[in-house]
Amino acid sequence: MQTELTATAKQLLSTALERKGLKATRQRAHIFAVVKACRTHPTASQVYRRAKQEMPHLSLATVYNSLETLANCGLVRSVQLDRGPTHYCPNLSKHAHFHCKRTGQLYDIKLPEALVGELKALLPNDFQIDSLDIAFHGNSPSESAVNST
Amino acid sequence: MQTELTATAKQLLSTALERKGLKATRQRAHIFAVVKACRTHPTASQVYRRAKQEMPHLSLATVYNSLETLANCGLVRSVQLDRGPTHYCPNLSKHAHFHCKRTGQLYDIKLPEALVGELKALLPNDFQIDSLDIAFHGNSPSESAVNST
DNA sequence: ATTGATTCTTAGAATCATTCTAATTTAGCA
DNA sequence: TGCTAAATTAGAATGATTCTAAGAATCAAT
Repeated sequence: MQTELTATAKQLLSTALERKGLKATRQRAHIFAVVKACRTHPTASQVYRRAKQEMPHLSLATVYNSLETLANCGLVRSVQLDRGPTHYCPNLSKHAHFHCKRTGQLYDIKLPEALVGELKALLPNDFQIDSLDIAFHGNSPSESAVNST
Repeated sequence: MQTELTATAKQLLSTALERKGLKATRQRAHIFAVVKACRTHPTASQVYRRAKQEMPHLSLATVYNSLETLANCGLVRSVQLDRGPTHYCPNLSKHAHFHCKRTGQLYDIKLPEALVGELKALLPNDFQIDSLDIAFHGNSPSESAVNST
């Protein structure tokens, strides 16, 4: 299965990279496409395995570099669960994560702007905030419970 | 400087450990004392360096084991900043963290119960929540500031 | 106290994610 | 075409953590 970026995604990628004086290389575009195609919050190794199928000479270092670059440009988000590899997330809207201890699965939880505001208001106002990470840990309902809805 | 636990802290430690069938060993007590005496959210290595001064045979593995044990018993909290070593926090009250990118310093940010409630309400109600981690990233004002609890 | 069972601690080796290094390769431009 | 800077590559190095196997401490019952 070919992993392709839509025209708008390509546009987004170039603009975001060029804004920082960086180039939209083949590798970066492909890695971006792979992350966007995943709904599973893949780690760098998972992206590597997947991306390598269509780009056999791709190196793991490039995947690390590119993911960091994409994250710095706001094109993907990096998610750190306590210990263990960093996961990457193509969802750019404000959201929290729920981490299921049992399955390891990560869920995106939509985060209302108002609530983000309330949280930011907790800080002294001379603190400059760049980003906010919110992660719940617990257990999501078992399959049967989910399917019975 | 001797690192000592107060009688109540000792009590807390024993009770919390025994509840899980674990023992309040010398090492665990000492490591607990060291973390409690630090306001700097120390990493395992930092705890090790400090604890070793009064307990020269202490091993790094024991520090890792004990910190994990203490965290599992709810006696300390582990804090994961994106990449890098885990930090440990003796503050047991509900709080978020602010991580200053410039200095690396971690601030505790008191978290009102109501706000925690609002956040938990974002999840489907069949999700069982064990813990909630909130971390701000940004820059704190240049002059040194003090933790708010 | 001695025995045995269990839990803890220890030092060092092993692991795993990530970063670094130095050598190409590539792309854009004079 | 040739120059320069940026990007990629493979593999080595790093650093935090976990594992392993052996030795010590603890504790209950003799």
